[in-house]
Amino acid sequence: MGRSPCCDKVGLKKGPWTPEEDQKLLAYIEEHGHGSWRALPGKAGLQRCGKSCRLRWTNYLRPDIKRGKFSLQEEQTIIQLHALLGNRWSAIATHLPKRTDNEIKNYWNTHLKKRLAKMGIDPVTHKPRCDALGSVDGQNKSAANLSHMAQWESARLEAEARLVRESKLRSEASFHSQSQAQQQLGTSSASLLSHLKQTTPPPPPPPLPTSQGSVWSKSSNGGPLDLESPTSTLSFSENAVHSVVGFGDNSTTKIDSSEGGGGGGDWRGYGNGNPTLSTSSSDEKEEVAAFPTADADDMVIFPTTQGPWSPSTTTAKPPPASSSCFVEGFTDLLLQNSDDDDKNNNDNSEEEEDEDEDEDDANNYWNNILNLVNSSPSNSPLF
DNA sequence: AATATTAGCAACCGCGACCGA
DNA sequence: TTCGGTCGCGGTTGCTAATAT
Repeated sequence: MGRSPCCDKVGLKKGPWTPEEDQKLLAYIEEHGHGSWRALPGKAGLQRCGKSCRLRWTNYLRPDIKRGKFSLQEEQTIIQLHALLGNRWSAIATHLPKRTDNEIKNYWNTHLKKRLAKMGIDPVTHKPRCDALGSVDGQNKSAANLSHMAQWESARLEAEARLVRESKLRSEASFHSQSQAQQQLGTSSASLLSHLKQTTPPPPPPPLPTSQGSVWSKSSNGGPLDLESPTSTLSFSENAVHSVVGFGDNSTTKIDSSEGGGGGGDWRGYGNGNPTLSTSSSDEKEEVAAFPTADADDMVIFPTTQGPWSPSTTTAKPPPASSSCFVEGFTDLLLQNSDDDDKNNNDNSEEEEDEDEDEDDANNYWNNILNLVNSSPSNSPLF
């Protein structure tokens, strides 16, 4: 089928939005919702195409957008998720509440990518460039590791999205009244979360102990709602029931066995995307690695496209602890090198103090990388 | 002070996926 | 099943501000 033009471009304005246009769009959406983007410009009295309106709203006017400097935690999350997901900005944005995919994309292209390149790390593969260190066995391992984890994550995200959609369809009617009430409390995502708990029988918990409840617990001010990204097709909070998260600073990855694994041994191999989320501090005992040990035979490499995710569709076990440790340490090391950029930012003195301390560590970056890689077990299914 | 270069970011473009008729 | 409409995503462009020369 041919692609239809997004709009009749004759007479439509392009380029930067004026405050008046912003006001019109804002007022209209606040009163009516956006509805059909295609029809919106006419109704709102804007000489713009619907696409432009949607973009303006999504990336700029939306009231739940957080603007300004990215925190270290956010940077860390972006790097981690990019290592796993690649340029899937919308998926990354899902885990960075109040940040748009466009903003994340821009930040990556203007800051993080350069930083990695400066460090001799390929921003695409997140592995050291060959010309930087030469060929090292561990590098091959890390490349394979990241590649496999990306496959895991890609498949899992798709499955989660599918699961959420199906759950929504199954019980939308019965859910409606409850959802409305809870949305009034500003916890629409929480309602969906509880809804999923009600309608989706929890599969057996992952075969891991846990020392703490879900890491994706409510933030102090917003709860799961904060995790939503309206621009994303995958509402993260909807999946938080069975999340395993956290390899941010001072956090370790865990599985929330109390909530069960909605995705069938579901796990999350990526970071704590929200600085406001509760994280497990490094001094906590009994912290559990995200990925239980698995033999190579148990590892299933997912195709990029696949059918519905269910416990029966895969016998895969999550990657071993060493893998998460690798990524965790890898990203932490990356962030140690964020000093260069952050030195120019004086609005966060506390962070800068820590960064100064980390500066020396950055000098040992490559040694640490190699140590991490070499410490990974050779029988890891990811290697 | 003037000019050139670079960085940052908002917005556009094209494609593919989804959905309903 | 096909087709057209719509939407969202990711890549890219182009403008503006900041910095360097």
